[in-house]
Amino acid sequence: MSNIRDVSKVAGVSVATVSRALQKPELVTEKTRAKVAAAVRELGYQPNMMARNFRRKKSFNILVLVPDFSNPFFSKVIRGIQTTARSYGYNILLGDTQNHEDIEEEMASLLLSNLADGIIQLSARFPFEDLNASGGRILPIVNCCECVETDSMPTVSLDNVGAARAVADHLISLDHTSIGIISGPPDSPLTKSRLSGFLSRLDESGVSVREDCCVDGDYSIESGALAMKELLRLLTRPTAVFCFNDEMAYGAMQQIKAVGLRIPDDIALVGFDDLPYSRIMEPSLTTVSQPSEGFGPAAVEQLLALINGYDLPSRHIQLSFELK
Amino acid sequence: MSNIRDVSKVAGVSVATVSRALQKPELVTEKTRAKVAAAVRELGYQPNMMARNFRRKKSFNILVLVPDFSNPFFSKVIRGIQTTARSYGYNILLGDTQNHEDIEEEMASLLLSNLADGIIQLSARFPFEDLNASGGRILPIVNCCECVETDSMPTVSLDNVGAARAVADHLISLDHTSIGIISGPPDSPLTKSRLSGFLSRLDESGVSVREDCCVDGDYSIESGALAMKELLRLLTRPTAVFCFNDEMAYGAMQQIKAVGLRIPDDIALVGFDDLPYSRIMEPSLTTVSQPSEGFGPAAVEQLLALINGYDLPSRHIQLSFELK
DNA sequence: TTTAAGAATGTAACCGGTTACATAATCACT
DNA sequence: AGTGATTATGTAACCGGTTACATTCTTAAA
Repeated sequence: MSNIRDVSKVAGVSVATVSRALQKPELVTEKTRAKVAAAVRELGYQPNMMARNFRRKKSFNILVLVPDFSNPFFSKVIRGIQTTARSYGYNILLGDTQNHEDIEEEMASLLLSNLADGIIQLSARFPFEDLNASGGRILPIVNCCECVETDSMPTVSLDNVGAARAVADHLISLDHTSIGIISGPPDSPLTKSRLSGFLSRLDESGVSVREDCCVDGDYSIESGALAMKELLRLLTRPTAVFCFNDEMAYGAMQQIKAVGLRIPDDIALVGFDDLPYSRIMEPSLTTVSQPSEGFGPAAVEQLLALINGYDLPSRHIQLSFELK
Repeated sequence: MSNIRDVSKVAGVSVATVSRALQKPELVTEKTRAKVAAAVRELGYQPNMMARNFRRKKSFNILVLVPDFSNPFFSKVIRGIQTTARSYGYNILLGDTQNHEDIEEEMASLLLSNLADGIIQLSARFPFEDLNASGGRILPIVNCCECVETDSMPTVSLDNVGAARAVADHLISLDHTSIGIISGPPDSPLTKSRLSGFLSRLDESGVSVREDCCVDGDYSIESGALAMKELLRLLTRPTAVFCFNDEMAYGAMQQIKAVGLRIPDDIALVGFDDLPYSRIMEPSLTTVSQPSEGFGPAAVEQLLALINGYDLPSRHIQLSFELK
């Protein structure tokens, strides 16, 4: 592999000139540029980006931490991140944490070892609480999709409270009064905001949700199935169930059909995310559609502002939903 | 941020000793190791991996090129890649090419600019045909999942021919004689091998497939729906349809139901991939299950062999399927 | 006690770029 | 032609580690 010095020899100029001819062509004569270009072509020279990034003290990598990226919703978001990042010359380092805290922390430390310039965190945990390597300085981390309530880092999230209220609205308009919930892990902020939005709206209409009609899931298909099994065992079972994501709704659907009940006649089902598969299911699942392409670009913008130290109008972006 | 020289000063030893204490502790006295450890702790020193990788001339990154990673099958494979790669100290650079050749090429050039040590290519194109930057040397690229027929790079693939034969077997055993195919892009190797396996087995049983019963898709849900629409328009429509992946089968399913036909009574449907959603659909989709967790580890092993220049028993891994 | 081998540490070059600063070349204008 | 300003190029330090080689310190055998 040839390096910049080889090129400088062939072109008959100094290394600095080669560097400039390639990086800031306007600083160099047309003639020189041509000589350098010729030498580059002759040698098949490719600049060593590792060397450049090292010298510039920037990796041009963004680390994306995903709790589970086989969930199509996250894949969509990541695609948005990647596209936007690329347009700014950044690459994506993938960090599928599989919901494992120690993997998350280990990966997050790539930031501290200079392998990434920033982190986009797709789940609501600040990865440096223990590490507290922050040492006062603000680490370039952006929280996206599932966000913590904090001002210590920028967030990009859906109006979860509003969305859950809309779901409640919908069920109320259909005259449901016995309503079940298949929620996420109770300590997750996502769960909390969806829960509070949903319950508050129901409350306003004088509908209450029985304790035993609330089951926790973990956003997986299996957990949805399990939760629904429990709900089906109840003496007076709900006539409508709000699942906090589509995958759990799929699991629920499966169980409802398995016992011979009909959707939505016997039990109405509402999901969240609007995965493409939800349009295929029989019947088509009612679900909250998130603008999954919107998260990535917003998160990248926030992160770059943090990395490059400039300000944006707002550090907390809230995207809007649509009930489908 | 402190660097190794700061540490060496605080610890009262040379930089070389610090480096050794951290990298090869066995080369250093217990006492020195302790002094260095103390200094590291005091300063909160984190080695600069960019500097290290630069010096070592290795990025410890693997670039994964995916045609469309919102397809859950690929996500699973990538998860396997990531897990295995991590266990060898490698990180994953994500390259969602969105089936775009120029994005693919642009991303692949990260290899030449030293930002990645190797590529795992999840679609069947050799990204350096034009670039031919290879210049004789073997580039560390492994083809995975959808593979080209070549000996110029290692491959990890499913026995697609066998799987397609098994599907044919299955349909024959159900006495189908009018069979349709929703295939992939005709020039793709994946399509070719599935097609040839399927047709050859049918042929052996004296069943032929009418020209107009073969429709090309592009592995998306929409294309499956479109293709099925075409098949449904036929005067004598097939009684069974083999879709080359599950997503297209979903699209097909939707159309079949839309015209009021029943699966499998009126039309039997077979898919490929065994996505989790296929178990939820009504009726559950018959499909070829791929060991999606198997691809990643095998591909990484192959790639590391290439990168580190050692030999493996075989450079062409074939995984086996299961009809579900 | 001497001495040679082996272990621990130090010195400094090096990886391949970038860029501050110095110098040389060009240009515009008297 | 002479001068100053501007532009183009060159020189060399630098980024933060690693590691070959040199040097010093131990240890054990003669």
